[in-house]
Amino acid sequence: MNYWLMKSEPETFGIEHLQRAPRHTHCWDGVRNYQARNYMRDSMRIGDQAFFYHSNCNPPGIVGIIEICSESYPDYTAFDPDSKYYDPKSSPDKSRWFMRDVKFIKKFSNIISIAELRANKELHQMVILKPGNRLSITPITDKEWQMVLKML
DNA sequence: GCCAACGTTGGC
DNA sequence: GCCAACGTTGGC
Repeated sequence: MNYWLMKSEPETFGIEHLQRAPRHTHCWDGVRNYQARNYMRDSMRIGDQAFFYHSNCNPPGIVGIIEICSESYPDYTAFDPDSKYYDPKSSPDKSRWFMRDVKFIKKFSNIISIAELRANKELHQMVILKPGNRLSITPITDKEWQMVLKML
């Protein structure tokens, strides 16, 4: 089992959206970066868990835990000209982008802010804390996973 | 296949 | 809203 960190803007799709979704489950659409796509398409496994990270908000940080609950399948928002995720170079025949379904597991009573993550010396290797990193999906080591949970 | 221009991300 | 750091695009 692998661990991940998945970013989303709370105004677009926050952890409350997932919590309220039918069966606590929703697709994770809109990934338009090849590395993040490869993680999602090739590296994730059903049952992997991920931190849900709220970005572009105040404060940004980890707000809960979700679980990967489907295999990867074509991200159909790329086929829809009206979608903000539309990509004319992706087609149902030959999809460029993929997604998976994720399930709400838990919302933390307090956010673990990026400032707190940065202040934790044990987490200096976390991909998301490295300068200039913008990947929306990043792997988390077992050690990092445990350490973050200790910060609750 | 180089690389300049452009668009996006996201913390601050 | 600023802007640095990236990724992508497309002319050549």
